[in-house]
Amino acid sequence: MRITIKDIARKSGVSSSTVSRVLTNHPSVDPKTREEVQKVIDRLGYRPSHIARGLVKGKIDIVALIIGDIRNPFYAELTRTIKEFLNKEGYMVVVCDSDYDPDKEEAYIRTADVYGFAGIIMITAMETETLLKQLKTINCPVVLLNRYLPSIETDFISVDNYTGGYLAGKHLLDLGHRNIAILAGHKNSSATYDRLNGFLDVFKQYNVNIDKERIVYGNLQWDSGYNFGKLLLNQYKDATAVFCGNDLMAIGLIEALNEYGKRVPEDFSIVGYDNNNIAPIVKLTTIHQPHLELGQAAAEVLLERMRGYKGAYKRIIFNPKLIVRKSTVSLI
Amino acid sequence: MRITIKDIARKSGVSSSTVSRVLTNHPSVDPKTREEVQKVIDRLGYRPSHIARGLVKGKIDIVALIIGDIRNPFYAELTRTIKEFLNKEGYMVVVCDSDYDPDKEEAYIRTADVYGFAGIIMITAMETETLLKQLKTINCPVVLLNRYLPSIETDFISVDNYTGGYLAGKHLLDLGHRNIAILAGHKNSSATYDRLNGFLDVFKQYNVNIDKERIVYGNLQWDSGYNFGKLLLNQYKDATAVFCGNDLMAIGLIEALNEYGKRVPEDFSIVGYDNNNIAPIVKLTTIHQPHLELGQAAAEVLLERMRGYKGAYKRIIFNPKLIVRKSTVSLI
DNA sequence: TTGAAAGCGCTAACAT
DNA sequence: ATGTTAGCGCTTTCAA
Repeated sequence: MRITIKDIARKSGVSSSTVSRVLTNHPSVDPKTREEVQKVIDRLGYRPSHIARGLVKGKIDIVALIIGDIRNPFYAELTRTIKEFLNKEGYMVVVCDSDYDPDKEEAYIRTADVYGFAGIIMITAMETETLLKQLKTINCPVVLLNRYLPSIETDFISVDNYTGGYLAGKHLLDLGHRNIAILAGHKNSSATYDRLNGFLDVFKQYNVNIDKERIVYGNLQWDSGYNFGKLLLNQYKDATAVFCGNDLMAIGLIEALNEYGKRVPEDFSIVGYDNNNIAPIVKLTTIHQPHLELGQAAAEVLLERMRGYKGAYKRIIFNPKLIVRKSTVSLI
Repeated sequence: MRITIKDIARKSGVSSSTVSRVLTNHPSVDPKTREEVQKVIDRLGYRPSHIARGLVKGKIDIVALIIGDIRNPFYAELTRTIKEFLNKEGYMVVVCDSDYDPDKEEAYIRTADVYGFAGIIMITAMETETLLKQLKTINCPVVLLNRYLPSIETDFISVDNYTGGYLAGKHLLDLGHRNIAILAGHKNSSATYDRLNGFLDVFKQYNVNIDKERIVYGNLQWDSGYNFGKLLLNQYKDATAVFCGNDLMAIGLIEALNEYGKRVPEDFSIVGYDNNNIAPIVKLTTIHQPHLELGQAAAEVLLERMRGYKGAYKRIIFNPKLIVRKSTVSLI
């Protein structure tokens, strides 16, 4: 049924190798022959099989994008940017939700390999050694997003998490807040760690102490923030501000506080992280991560690698930015 | 480098066909042989190449999911559900954003075909004839989501759009609203058409006239709603309520109204459509589309087809539900 | 510049 | 129950 290279060869009176050459833009084809063959291709609407081509090359033009959860608007934006770029370059992208679970992530990497995907972009949930070991067994380039791995042996694109935390902390301090609670991201994540350090460091600079008890780790989902609301009101009711590991949790927290009759920012100032597209709607003060640039850079670097670039591994770091909206207020 | 079926065959002293048989769970393999071979497979960590298998079968275990825009939370939820189901069944999914553009959509369908994907799930943006023609040329099953095509020749899963519009209209009428404006979805979309008809029909039943001029078509994006705000305040300022084609536009509209110093619901009642996950956050009254059931059903039906089911085409319709929140208020 | 032939890794008749 | 063989649709040496 399917039109194959042989059909084109027969109809245009050349061998299939010649057809293959015009298909792949090989230089040594007589212009006339090329034209003839192309005409037949167009007339029959022939399109080469990616699978057959893939078998020869050992790779298929598909990229796996491994993220936490597509329902998180930040990832949706990122996905969109990456997809748009790679589609244009002739790659399809398979989106994989790890749910921040190293096991799922590992499974997806393995899958990408057995499917013969051409590349992987991932925001890893994994700890160092396991991932590094696995990366060595993979037959395609991998670009890491926003999670740092010491002794990294792959390209790495990120937003400066330390500075992000620092900006958030400084903002709250400048507004006069001294009693703070923190709903951080996943423990053991370098992003969480770096943001926390940046945040804590400004507090040290201002000689303000933060009780370690007031640092709680969430799962980056809405309900994590929502549930933190109860804790906040029971245990840390003297707090005047909360720094959240992402916007989704911040929004969940605000919702819970509202339900308990508390107001933001009058009763609590809240700072989020990501600047996802809900943040402007709910007027959330947050740290903007340039998702557009992030995605673009990741896609570009991966593309380069897939095209055979063998140079040293890159490390590209973007700057975060504080976006002040109406969820924070001055105490002074 | 790669471990192939031949390596397994050699190491376990059988032919590669036998190995292939244990791989595919073919019944006629001696239990002992099977065990031996499996042991070697496990020991070497061998995983068959999907591409090679694909070349033989003419299909690869990947599904294309064609949606409007992954940044729309409704699609993100849907995508998530479908992906989760199909991943479990051994399929990967490629997400394609059509941007509601028939040309892009057509390109993606074509791409799915040349990549040898096993199936397609789509929320089509296309008009009837073009799509129907293209569907005939495609070598894999297609499931249509939420857009009706007359003389449909494929499986079709939807939420009853007419009833959705009806519920929205009835709600506003019951609250006493008589001066309404409508920011509908894309023109020429059956979803838009059906919702509009349901909405207009209740108004007829109540003997309330709606000026056709007050029906505007948007693009389902946030800014479409935002821009409609200006129009509303300039041209239709006597309106007391607006029915929007989706939540994203409703949220954009509310934002614009707030910026112009108007309040929702005090100055305008707004009804959205989808019940996406921002809707509860902004307290939007809306029509719930059961995305979970929708995605689940689509994935199930497609799976059945991919597994060879040849029965008559199915048509599954779910019921929408009115969710009343704080963006609508009684005039009485 | 072109064609013949081998081979990518697997499955599926067909034989035994 | 197992092995032999052909072939899926393409690319790529190697020769001519």
